[in-house]
Amino acid sequence: MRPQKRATVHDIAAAAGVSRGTVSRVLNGGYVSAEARAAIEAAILEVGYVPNNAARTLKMRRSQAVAFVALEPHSLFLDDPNIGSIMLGANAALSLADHQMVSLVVESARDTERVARYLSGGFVDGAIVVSARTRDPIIKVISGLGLPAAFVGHPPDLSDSIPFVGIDNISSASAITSRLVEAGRRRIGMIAAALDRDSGIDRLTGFKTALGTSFDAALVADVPHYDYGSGVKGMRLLLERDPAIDGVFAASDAIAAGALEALREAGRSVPGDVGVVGFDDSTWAVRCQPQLSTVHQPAKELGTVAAQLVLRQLRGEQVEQGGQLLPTPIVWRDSA
Amino acid sequence: MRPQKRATVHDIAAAAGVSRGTVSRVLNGGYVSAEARAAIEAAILEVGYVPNNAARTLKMRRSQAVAFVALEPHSLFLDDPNIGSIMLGANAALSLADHQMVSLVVESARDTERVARYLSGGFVDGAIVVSARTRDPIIKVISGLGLPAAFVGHPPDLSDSIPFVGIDNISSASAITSRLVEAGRRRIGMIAAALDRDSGIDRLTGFKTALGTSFDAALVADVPHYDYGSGVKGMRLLLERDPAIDGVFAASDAIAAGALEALREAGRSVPGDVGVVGFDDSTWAVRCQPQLSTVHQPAKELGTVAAQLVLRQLRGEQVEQGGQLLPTPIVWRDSA
DNA sequence: TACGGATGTGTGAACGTGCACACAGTAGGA
DNA sequence: TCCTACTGTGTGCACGTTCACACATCCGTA
Repeated sequence: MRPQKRATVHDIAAAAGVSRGTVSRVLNGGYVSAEARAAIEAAILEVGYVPNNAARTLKMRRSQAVAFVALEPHSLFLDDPNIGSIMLGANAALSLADHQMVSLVVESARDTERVARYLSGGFVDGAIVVSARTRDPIIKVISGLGLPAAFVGHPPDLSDSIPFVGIDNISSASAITSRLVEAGRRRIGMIAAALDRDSGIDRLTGFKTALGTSFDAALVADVPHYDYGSGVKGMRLLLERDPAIDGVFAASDAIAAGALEALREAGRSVPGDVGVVGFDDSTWAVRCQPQLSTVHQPAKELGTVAAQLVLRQLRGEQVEQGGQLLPTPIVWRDSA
Repeated sequence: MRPQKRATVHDIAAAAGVSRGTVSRVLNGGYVSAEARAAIEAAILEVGYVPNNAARTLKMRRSQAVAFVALEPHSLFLDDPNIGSIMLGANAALSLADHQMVSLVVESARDTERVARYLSGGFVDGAIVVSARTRDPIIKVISGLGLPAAFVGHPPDLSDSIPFVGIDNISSASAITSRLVEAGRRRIGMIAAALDRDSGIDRLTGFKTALGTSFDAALVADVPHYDYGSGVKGMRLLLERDPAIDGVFAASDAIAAGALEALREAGRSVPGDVGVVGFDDSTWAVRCQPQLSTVHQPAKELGTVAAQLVLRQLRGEQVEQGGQLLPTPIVWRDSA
């Protein structure tokens, strides 16, 4: 369907009896007489004129839009409420700066290519990238393009020139594992997930660090995703490997919730027989029975800061190299 | 930051020793000799040329992009996993047709205005609108613009000319309420939510319909959102109003989960003392204890169908008036 | 030989915008 | 009176692309 003919500055100019230039000045600022302005504004209102973004973008080389790229979000959208908070945080910050956030979802190879084209093609001035995986092709596209960008979390092979905001997964994981130790747990296992993402690797590293020499690789269950189902499977595996297990660090709250289910199945009490801790402090944490002790992840702030990193680059400010890590307080509830 | 100078068709043409027209033909099809094609493709690869979308859109009056507008998604993103599934379904369908889905989030009045400008400005060829409320200004913008669109769910004041896809909330709600009656429940209440959305109103209507003369307005708790916290509060209210209540229809699974919590608090067993049913068949349903009996909502398909409705309009096909309703099987589990 | 079709290439115009520039009028000060 | 500064307006050009058109070549056939 060809869109019907829409009004342009020419039409407005003709209707108001002035030239294109004057209309442009009303829209973008400049010297305009009161009568001319009134006539033009009336004409704009009458025909419902809206400037053509494509033309404006072409001329200005600025679209006032920033992409929010969610990579492989399948499990994220369905199980991890964090991405929603990150998105809303980013949107709020961009909105304040009068930029439009446009979210792009990358689920398939087909998506990757199309989104790369979209990012390259000048429809957006910058990009916020969430949950990139190691060697993700999108990373190459962005750095090759020199598109102002910010990552939420950092894949290990991220170029130094792209700023990121994240949390210190290693020390957060280490801290909550230590709390388990201090609480008197002796046989502590971990349900590790998403080991192809920085967050997954780092949480495992933190776990190892905290346990030191008492770390036992047999007590790590490696599951693909941060979701409930993975938690159930991971916990069953751990119980099988060592029935005497009395503490579990789950790589996410959703996993912890799944672990609780598997423990209930096996007739273990929480926190009596087994102490369970999670990660994220998502809505899962408070809806579990018992409520989860977990690491609070400042999801909304992550989005806000990432947006600001992009906005500052757009303003031409120099952004410091490397990343920014936000604090992650431990929230101690009932599950351990 | 001014983006650095990017390669254009002119540069490619010069590098390959041909004219702009020939480059365009390589990109868009047409008669090109093998040598010319090879030279141009080599040049494109070498400088990493990517066509400028803004220019293409301006000339073609087509952006190959479709907006996915999520209205007031705060609670949706955080508590209701449906929106994620709808999004992924829509993205898959659009991706197949080589269209880019761009999600726009509307949370504030500021957002409304900016998104309206974005939709009007030619950056997208069409729009999918999710969870519009009555008299939402976005509706007026879209119908005023004649932008090809499809709604997921239909606000009562939606113009007839805009197609929608949804579920029959009335008969679904009625059906599951009837199941409660058939199961022998006598004092049945409802936790009704979001009565400013079509879905909220219709679910309440269905509930009333099923109960007929035995409907008691005192047994309806009216809460603002489809979320867990509202469920807890709503259930407490119902227990207070009638301690003898033995059945509850919750307007969403999240609400039902909250209701279970409030019932546990009050020392009632489910389904022994009180039967609880939800709506959505979201991830909440299976993670509750006991698992929820609920109405399955085909979220992914809603997204797919909405995308197809937009795509068909873009192809110039006539789309039938009115809406399309997808089936909603009842999933009977343990909570009632 | 002359013609028509298929193949291949270059050129000009247009999409709708913003900005630089030119120009006109007015007012104030030297 | 002339110069300058300020206000207000119109015109031409460029952004990078696609498309219609003109033109050129080659081949088979009437």
